[in-house]
Amino acid sequence: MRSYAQYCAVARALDVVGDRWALLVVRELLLRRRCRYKDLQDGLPGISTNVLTERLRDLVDAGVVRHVDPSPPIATPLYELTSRGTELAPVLHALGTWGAELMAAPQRDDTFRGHWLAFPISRLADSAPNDPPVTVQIRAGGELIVVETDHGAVRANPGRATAADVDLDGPPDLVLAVLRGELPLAEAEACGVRVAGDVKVLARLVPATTSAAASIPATTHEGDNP
Amino acid sequence: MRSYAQYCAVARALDVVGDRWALLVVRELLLRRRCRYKDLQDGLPGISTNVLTERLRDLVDAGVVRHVDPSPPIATPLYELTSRGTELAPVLHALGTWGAELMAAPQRDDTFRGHWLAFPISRLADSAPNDPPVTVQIRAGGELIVVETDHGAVRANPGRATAADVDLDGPPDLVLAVLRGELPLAEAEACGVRVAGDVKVLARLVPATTSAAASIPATTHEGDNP
DNA sequence: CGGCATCCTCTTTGATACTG
DNA sequence: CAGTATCAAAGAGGATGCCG
Repeated sequence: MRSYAQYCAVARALDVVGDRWALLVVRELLLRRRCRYKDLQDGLPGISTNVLTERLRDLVDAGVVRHVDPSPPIATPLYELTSRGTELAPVLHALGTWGAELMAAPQRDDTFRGHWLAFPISRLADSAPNDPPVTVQIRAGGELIVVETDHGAVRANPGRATAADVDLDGPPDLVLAVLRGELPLAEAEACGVRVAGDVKVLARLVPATTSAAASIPATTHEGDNP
Repeated sequence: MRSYAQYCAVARALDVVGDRWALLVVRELLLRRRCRYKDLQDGLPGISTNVLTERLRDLVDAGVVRHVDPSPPIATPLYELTSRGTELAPVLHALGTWGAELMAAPQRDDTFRGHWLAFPISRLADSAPNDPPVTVQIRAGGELIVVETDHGAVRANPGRATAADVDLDGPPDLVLAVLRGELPLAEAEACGVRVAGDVKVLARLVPATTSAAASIPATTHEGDNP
């Protein structure tokens, strides 16, 4: 991408990750950790091979992604984030939080992968941080996600829970609505969500207070917008 | 921009603000609040009129920006963020924090505007939140910025301070380096930074601990990357 | 399978001229 | 000053083919 050529931190960041698909490549590597080229293609439906190749090259050049060459025992090369790359997590989180509002319903011909739920889910919070932790096993889009509370925050990761309090299985938008407390369980079950286990713990997950922020638009001073 | 057509919060967000220039338009409106078309052009050197027009239209359609039409007394139409738009502040902050690492030195033919410093600066923290607040007046790029501590955090806004503890005036990269504590004052002054006032308070501004985050790459579970 | 190259088409940009 | 119109150049998307 053409550089913005601005001495500005935001513009500099966008010079690196502002290209189409770039942040979604980072999303995949953040969620799935270490991926083969093919895994990335699967997690980025719609990307074409030449674009994926070019993005990977650019991100490697920028120090965001590392190409792990297949040393003898291993057959296929892998991609993973560098530490600089994992530092993009707050960016993805902020975007996911903002975008969660737009997840009301899947559009026709939207693609879906289960692990994508991790971003909108991790914006929830445990209402009672001092209670014993909650573990929810989700099955959606043919993938498994574990949702766990962690001192008030909620983490979501692809994987299988060893001992989940409750299992949810169903269409992603409904599962999401249940977790957000926007859809009563009875209704969800009527719509095709399978629920098993201790459903009471779900009530402890609540939408995080959008501490929103805007620390920038603060007090005004003389001279604002002169 | 073509939609990613993914049922994913991050992709949905990027469908709205992933276009080239879009987040920089938001940056301007976040920092300057209410802008005329011309103000935006000035704050976005390199953007062309048709692209600016199209971005504004798209952002208005998406509910991020509001077009304030000139009611009789006022002559020129203005643009401002909606509340949904100001909710993008955490995204810009995260990007600014990440991009701050790339601000070592301005490249030749980088453009610069003083108010852009607000993002890398607000990533600092006051080392002693309980001390009386620090106010720094900065002059860079022909603009004035006020830096103030606020219960440990640091805010930076365009404008003139009524009573600053210390004044800094000089090239942006040097001013930034001084604030970050990376450049001793004596050296900075030798390089053309003018400093006036109570320089001791500068020592209380320190780089915020990159709580970094990555709440996503958490514990691994069976089934990770099967 | 991993990965790059090529050809083609369509969309998005950038630059600039132009109008109310 | 705000914004549209026009056009050339770049980039994205899709298909396909190649090579280790």
